[in-house]
This record gives sequence, structure tokens and C-alpha cells, in this order.
Amino acid sequence: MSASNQTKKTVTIKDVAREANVSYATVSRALSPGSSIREDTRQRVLEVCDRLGYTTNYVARSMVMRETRLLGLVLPSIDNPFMSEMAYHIECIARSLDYSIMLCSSSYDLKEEEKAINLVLGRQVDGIIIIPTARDSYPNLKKYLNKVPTVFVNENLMEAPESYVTVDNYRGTFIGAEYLMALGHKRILYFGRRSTTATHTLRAMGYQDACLQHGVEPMFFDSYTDATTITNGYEMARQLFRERQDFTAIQASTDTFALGVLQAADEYGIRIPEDISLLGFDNIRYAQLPKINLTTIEQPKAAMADVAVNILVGKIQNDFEAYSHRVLTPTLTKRSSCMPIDLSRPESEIEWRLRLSTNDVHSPFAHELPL
Amino acid sequence: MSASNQTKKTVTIKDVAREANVSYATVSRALSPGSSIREDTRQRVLEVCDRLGYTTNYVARSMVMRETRLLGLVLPSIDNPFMSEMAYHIECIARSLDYSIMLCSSSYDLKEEEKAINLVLGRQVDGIIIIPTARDSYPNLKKYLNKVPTVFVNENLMEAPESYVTVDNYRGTFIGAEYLMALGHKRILYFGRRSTTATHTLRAMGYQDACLQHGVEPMFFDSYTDATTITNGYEMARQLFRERQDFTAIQASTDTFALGVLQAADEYGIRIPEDISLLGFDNIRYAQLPKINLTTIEQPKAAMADVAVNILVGKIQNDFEAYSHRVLTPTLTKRSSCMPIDLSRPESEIEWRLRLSTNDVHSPFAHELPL
DNA sequence: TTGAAAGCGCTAACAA
DNA sequence: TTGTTAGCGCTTTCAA
Repeated sequence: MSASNQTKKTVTIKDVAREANVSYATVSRALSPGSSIREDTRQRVLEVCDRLGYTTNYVARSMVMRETRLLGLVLPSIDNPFMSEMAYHIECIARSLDYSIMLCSSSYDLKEEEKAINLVLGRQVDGIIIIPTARDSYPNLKKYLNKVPTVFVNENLMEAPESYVTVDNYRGTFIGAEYLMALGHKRILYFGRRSTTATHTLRAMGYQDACLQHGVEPMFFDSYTDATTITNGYEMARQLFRERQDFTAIQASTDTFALGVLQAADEYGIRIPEDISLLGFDNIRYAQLPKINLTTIEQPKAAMADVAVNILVGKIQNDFEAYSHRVLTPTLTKRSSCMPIDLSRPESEIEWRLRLSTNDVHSPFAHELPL
Repeated sequence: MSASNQTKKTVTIKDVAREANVSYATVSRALSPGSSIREDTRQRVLEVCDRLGYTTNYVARSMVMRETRLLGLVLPSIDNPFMSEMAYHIECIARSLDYSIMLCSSSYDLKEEEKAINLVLGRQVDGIIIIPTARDSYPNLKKYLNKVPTVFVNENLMEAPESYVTVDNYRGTFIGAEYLMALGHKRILYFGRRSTTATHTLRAMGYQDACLQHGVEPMFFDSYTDATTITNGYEMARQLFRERQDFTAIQASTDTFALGVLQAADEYGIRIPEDISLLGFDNIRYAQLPKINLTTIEQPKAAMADVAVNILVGKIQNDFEAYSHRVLTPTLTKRSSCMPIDLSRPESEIEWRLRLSTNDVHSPFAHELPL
């Protein structure tokens, strides 16, 4: 067992106390900043700590303090560029606030997700940040949410009394579709629609409303999976290209799906953007690679991480009765995977049409304050 | 404080005991599989647990069991495709073994890395998996390594009495360089050499020895940073292209650097592979993207993760006196970023030359057993 | 099979 | 300013 070797080596507060000839409460005091203790005893104790190589046992401390300063991070898969980027920012900010991260994958599965929540709960995390795997995550997890402060990332819980931070997905696809239309596209296919998350429902809606508002008929190619991986996008796109070609632009529901489209298009000899324009969503790091150069909708990931951690820590410190809904604004990142359908049209006209339409998106969240 | 709300809601083993009219030791027995308890009392207790919504407090259990079933994962940045992929596999395997992961970034910095180790140590993790930031990580961290089982990933500690798993980096660049030479290249630039890790030293050596062995003069472009990000690769490549063009192929020390080269090349109107062949290392997920299609050296990431976790768990369960060095075999993944310098040469000749040379790489690890 | 009690390493209330 | 002591929630002897 690991027990034996730890025991023989571990030096506790008592060892220090004995060595320094003080009670072990005094050692504890010497170690905690604002406590009343004579400066020379503190120094002496600290010196002994150092000499003996004492380090605080945080699990023992957690026990009595009733806080672990541990945050559970539950997400479908860290091996997803959007999520690993989010995780990166979340960990940084958490660390700056003296919280550590327990990482748990839900593998795009509701049951696994519930297990993950139970796990972090059992480990007494002070709070949970979850990137949910589906819309059903909320009802499914509801019963645990009163146990510990939680914030949902990237899933719009609408009027649910639970904190979340998300980008305005509706607005994102709305401005995306308008951009495509401003480029002259009238046959725009929305690729990878799925109804299992609010995020994706809103994205599909934003696209659809933009089309309708401009007299363009919406077209959909639905996703058969919740795992938004490049591979799945690729498989779906192959099927798409086999079945139909009645569009001049593809608006993908995520960048990973867009990359899958790119891969399949390559295979089918379809040039992007010459034959088909392609628009993504997320602006993952790889969207900006040369040759890829994916035009996409940017999610402000660092800002979202910042808001998420701060909401959470706020709830932890204030008994978490309140909840906040934060909807951040997405922006269009123009690169080169989209091109005008009619090259003879002057650039200025595109800009003009774009400006005209985008300034009042009738988002379901028009009332919310952006960051 | 979070204390108040937790207290009022948390249901402990005592509550269950009271409700079930047993001592709380009995509740503990009911909950642990192999203990002697009458089946009907067990059922009764379990029923009460369920009714009251009791869940084990793992921090309390950790205290007495002296094991947390927590593994510290310390790495430079989760926002790095190689590392997030490794993290993904590590978390999966750990979870299947009932271990959870504490994630800590070292931000490519020795001081931060030491802090991270101290942090997870303080939190009493049962073991640590570290992807070190530099060769100095080992001497720097040495003093902590007797506290808890540790395994190093992807840094060859040579004869150091500490466990590690790595790919045979020397062999990797060796076969890579030979491949390039088999394609007819004689002016191959090794891009991103750095001497701060054994990994990168060995990669540079493998390349160099392959060159020397075939009468080709090695050429280097050194990295000025330890952070192997695409951006840094891009900056370095811009400088490279500004200064010199005396090569027909670039062998990059990592895929991320290769992607940076790709980006800079694009900017400079240099076509890959028509003007310059490009070879990477790692085979990150994005290397296989269409248009990117990077020929590279594959690291068997899933296998490495598996070995790392299993070595670690083995050490945890066996008092960790022993250590193991595991060096896995890299393989060449041919895609389309490299092409023959002389297109008129028959494919068969290339294959022949390749087969001829690669079969006895004089790796410093020839004596090690691969997985 | 069950209960009583000790104790894991620490903090905090209370006394001195 | 310092020491004594209780107790966080749990597991595990030792008795009964």
C-alpha cells in the first residue's frame, strides 16, 4: 500500500511542534497569515518547518475548513480544440484565485456526465464549471445543483434559475448567414444542425431567421451525433456531397464540423471557396492556419472563461443564492473560406448590404447585457 | 462562507446511522464491499443512505485511508494539441482505474512547474504524471520525487533513477531525415532545435547522425523559446525565410512549429511541398487536415498514456522503489508535405533506398525494449 | 455480526 | 501570546 511509505516520510504539524517546543496550535498560527503570534516564535517555527521539510496537508485542512479550493471542470472531451482552449483559460484564472482544477470527461454522454458530477461532488469541490453535453444535462443534473455552486458554459439555460455564460449563438449564426447573403449567396446550407443542445438550436434558429428575413429559403443538413469532432464532420460531409450539391455555401455549426467539410470537399474535388463558400463557428485556433483560413464566428473564449470562473467564485463566497445569465457577443472573423458569388460586384456594395442588415439582430437575448 | 450552506445540507454517515438505528461503524461497513455485515442490515442501511441522499465524503475517507486516488497532471499548457491529446488519454485510463486527475499548468516555466508540483503534493495526490518543461525539470524537482510516485512523460531521463515513458526521439528524427534523403534532398534544414530538453536534444541528434551517415551536411535553425506554439513557429519561420533559402526541405522539431512554417511559407509565397518539403514531429490531430496534410513522425500517444498511467499505478501500489524506463517506437506517417526532389526518379528507388538505410538505426536506446 | 473508541492532520474556540 | 481541546467525516482495530 502507499500508506506505509507515505506514513514514514510525512512530517506533520506535530513533528514541527515537538521540534520547535510549542503546541501544535502555535504551528498552525505561524503558518496562517493573520493570526496573533509573536514574530520571533513565528520565525522559529517557520525555520523548523523549513528544516523538517514540512508542507501543509490540504486534505486535512479541507476537512476542518470545509472548503477544498477545488473546482470541478466537467466537459465532453479535453481533446477538442474549443474545450481545451476554454480549459486553458479556466485553469489560469482559477489558479490566480488559488483554486485548482479537477478534470472530468463526460465523453458526450449523459450518464457519464452524471457520474462525473457525482465524482467531483464526492470529492467536495467548492464549485463546478460544466460544459454540458446536451440540453438534457440540466434537468438530468438539476438534483445535484443545490449541493454546490455550478456554472454552465456555452449552454443557454434560458430562464432556468442557474448560472451560465454563453455566447449569443443566435446572433452568431445570424450575422454569419447575413454575411454569406451579403456575398450574394442564396443557396446556403446549414450543416450539422442538432436539437440536443440549446446552443445548437439557437444557432440553427439564428441562421434560419436571417434567411427568412432576407427571403432566402433555409436548408439544413442534420447531424446524427452529438460529438462534434472533425471525423464526424468529415463522415457527414461525405454523405452530403454524395447526396446533393444544390448550394453555393455551407454554414457549419462548429469549426470542427467545418474542418470535416473541408476534408471531404478535398476528397470530392470541391474547391473552397471557389466552388463553395464555407463558414464555421467558434474560431478555434486551427481555423487560422494557412491553407485552412476558415472564415468563422468568434466566441470570446478568454472572456467566457473569465466570466465563468468569476461567477462561480462569487457564488462560492456568497452562499450562491443568486444566479447570473451572461450572454457575450460573437463576432465575425473574416478569412478566406468565403467569397462573393459574383466577383464583378463591387466590394463596397457587400459592405453596404452588410452594414444595413446586421445592425439590428432580433436576438432572443436583446435584453441581456453583453460583457 | 461556503461553510454555512454546506453544513446545513450535507448528510453524513452519522445521520444515516441514527436513522437506521445502527452505529456509524456499521454504516461504514455497509458501504464497503468486503466487510462482515449481515445482508439484511446492509440492505436497510443502503436504503436509508438512498433515502437521505447520502454520498461518501472522499476527503474524509482520504484522511484515514491515506490515499486520495488523485493523480496530479502537470504539463506546460493544456492548450497544445499534443498535450491535450495526451491528457485526454491519461484521464480516460486513470478514470477506468478509479483515479481522478488534478490539472496544473506549468506554463513552460520552471518556477511555475515547481509551484505546480508543490500544489499537487500539498493536495496529497497519490502520484504525479509530468510532461516536463525542460531538462532542468528533473534536477529542479528531484527533491520532491521521493514524496510521491512520479512518472515523466516525453523526456528522456537517460540513466536517472526515475520512471519515464517517451518515444524514441532520436530514432524518430533519424528515420525522418532518411526519408527526406531518400526523396533526394541534400539540403535539409532542421528547424527549431533547442537544447533545453533531452527530447529536443535527441531529436536534433537523430537528424544530425542520419545526415552524417549519408554524407549530408546538417543545418540548423535554433529555437529561441521553449514554448512550442504555432505562433512561435511562425515568427521563427518568418525570420528564417528573411535570412536564408539555402535548403530544399525543412525538418521541424514539432508539428506546431511545422504549422508555423506553413503559415510563414504561405506569406512568403513559398509552396509546400513544391518549393520546399516539410516534415513534422508528433502527428497531432491537425496534421492530417486536408490542405495541411503534414508528413510527420507519429508518437504513439494512446500507448504512451497507457504506459504512463500503468507505471504510475504500479509504483503507487508497490511502494515505488522500482522505476522503469520505457521508450516507444515512433513511425513515419507519410502524407503530402514532402515530395521527391527529382520527380523523374522512380518511386521504387525511393522505397528501396529507404528500406536499405532505416533498418538499423543506431539509437542510443537500441538496448531498450519497445512496448 | 455489531458497537465503542481511537485517530488521520488540521483549525478554531476557549482558557490561561 | 500561547496551550488545551474538540471536532471535521471517515475507517479500523478491539471488545462484546
